[in-house]
Amino acid sequence: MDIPKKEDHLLNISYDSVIFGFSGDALKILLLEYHDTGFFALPGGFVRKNENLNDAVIRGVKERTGLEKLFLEQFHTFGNTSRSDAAAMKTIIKANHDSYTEDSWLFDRFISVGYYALIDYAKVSPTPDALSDSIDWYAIDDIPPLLFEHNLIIEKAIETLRNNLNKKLMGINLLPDKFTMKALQQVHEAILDEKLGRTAFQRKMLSLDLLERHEKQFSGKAHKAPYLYSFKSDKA
Amino acid sequence: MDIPKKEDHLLNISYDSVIFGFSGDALKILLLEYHDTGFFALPGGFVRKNENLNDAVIRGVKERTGLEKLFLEQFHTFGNTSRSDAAAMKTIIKANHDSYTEDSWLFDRFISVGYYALIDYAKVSPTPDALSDSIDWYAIDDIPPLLFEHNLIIEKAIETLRNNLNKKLMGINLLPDKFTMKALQQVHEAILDEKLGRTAFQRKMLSLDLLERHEKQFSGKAHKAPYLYSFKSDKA
DNA sequence: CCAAAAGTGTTTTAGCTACACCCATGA
DNA sequence: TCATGGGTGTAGCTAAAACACTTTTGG
Repeated sequence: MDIPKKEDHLLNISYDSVIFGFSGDALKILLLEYHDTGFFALPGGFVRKNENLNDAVIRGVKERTGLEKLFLEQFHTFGNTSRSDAAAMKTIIKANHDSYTEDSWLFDRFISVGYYALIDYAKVSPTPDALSDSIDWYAIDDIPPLLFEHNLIIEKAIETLRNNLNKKLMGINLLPDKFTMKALQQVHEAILDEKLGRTAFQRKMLSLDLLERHEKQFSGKAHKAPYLYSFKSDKA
Repeated sequence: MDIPKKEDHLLNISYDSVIFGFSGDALKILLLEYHDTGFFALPGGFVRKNENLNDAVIRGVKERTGLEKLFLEQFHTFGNTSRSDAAAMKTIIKANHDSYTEDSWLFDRFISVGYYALIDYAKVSPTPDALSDSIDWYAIDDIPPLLFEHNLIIEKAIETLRNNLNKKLMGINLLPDKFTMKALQQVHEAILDEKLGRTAFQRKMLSLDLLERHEKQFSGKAHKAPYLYSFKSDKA
């Protein structure tokens, strides 16, 4: 990958994406580490001149995860001058490119639109881009210090996710198409960071009339097999 | 006012402000009409290079209303290519400036951050800027067609306002410091566009423990005088 | 004393919690 | 038949809505 070209993009505006996955016991997000800098950051990017903002984010998430269809929602736009850090940006570009110049548009101030995505952890193979050594999952209570106030952006993303959790049963986007009630409860508990009553949770979910019940899932264990559920497609 | 200068501002990014007031019977917003064009639009503006996004909006709202302190909240960022309209922008600039040129940065595409403000209608004297003939209040169910998808922005602002109404008793920002329970109820009814039960409303508001009761307000009418209330300052 | 509006008490209802119980499963 | 986890029934609690009643005000 080359450095994104100034003439192809909108200036002074970027996006950052908080990509959530659920790995069976914890809520995690994707972070990337830049080559030879020790810098961690959220995956982000820029908007092309003839591209919708939403499409730019979808494009960026697809490049990193391979996923075409995903749950994606904008949650806040970060516009403080303090969030820019030209020195860090210079270090990153310098570490990657011989063609380093002192006055790249990338060193300018950026206003950044925050998005969060909910994806099925199992479906993803994280792919680093040319600027980054690695892209990996980090549990949300174990996030390293990040560039550009990205820790703050993650805070706000989690807060928004918590507030919106009940609308439209968003948690199902973190699970496979069919899932047990217990798995759904674990997702809710990971997001809300609190234990929920088993029976109350089951009843509340069923009362929403958004879940369809399928065959049982036999685990081979010595207890009743749970039903599998899926999201009712006609309620989308 | 001159045309804002390119070298002072961030490019490709603007804000639009939906300024709400309550005039005793209806929820209204401020719209401006550009000179000699018949174009109506939301008051908006641009961000200076060393200015926080929030501060840019505060500055713009102050210029139009004279208000220094106000309730202001970002609600969504609009980034579709379809929302730009260079032709309209050219018409506006052409109608106002001899120094018209074909390639102003203002004709470029903009991503716009939407903010809404809640203000005390009585405290405001709307002031048109140099580009606009007038700035006036319009009831929210009587909004003319606007430029740049601004009708959509207003829809989204009202939707956000409805969803957030219960948090922090936001409605009080539309009223004077002291107000009757009936006035507060009218504000809520105007925002939600539905009638609320009088006694249920009173009890719910008082149960929040956010209102302080003051002296009665005698209207001269032949009925019990209502108490005046104010927002408890220690709960801010 | 009357009418109108404000404030409060009371009854009813709906939703939620907690607990208990039963069911299914494989050892 | 036992232990384990899943599903549901039921009693009790709490918050909210509906209605009625009382209070205050000026004619």
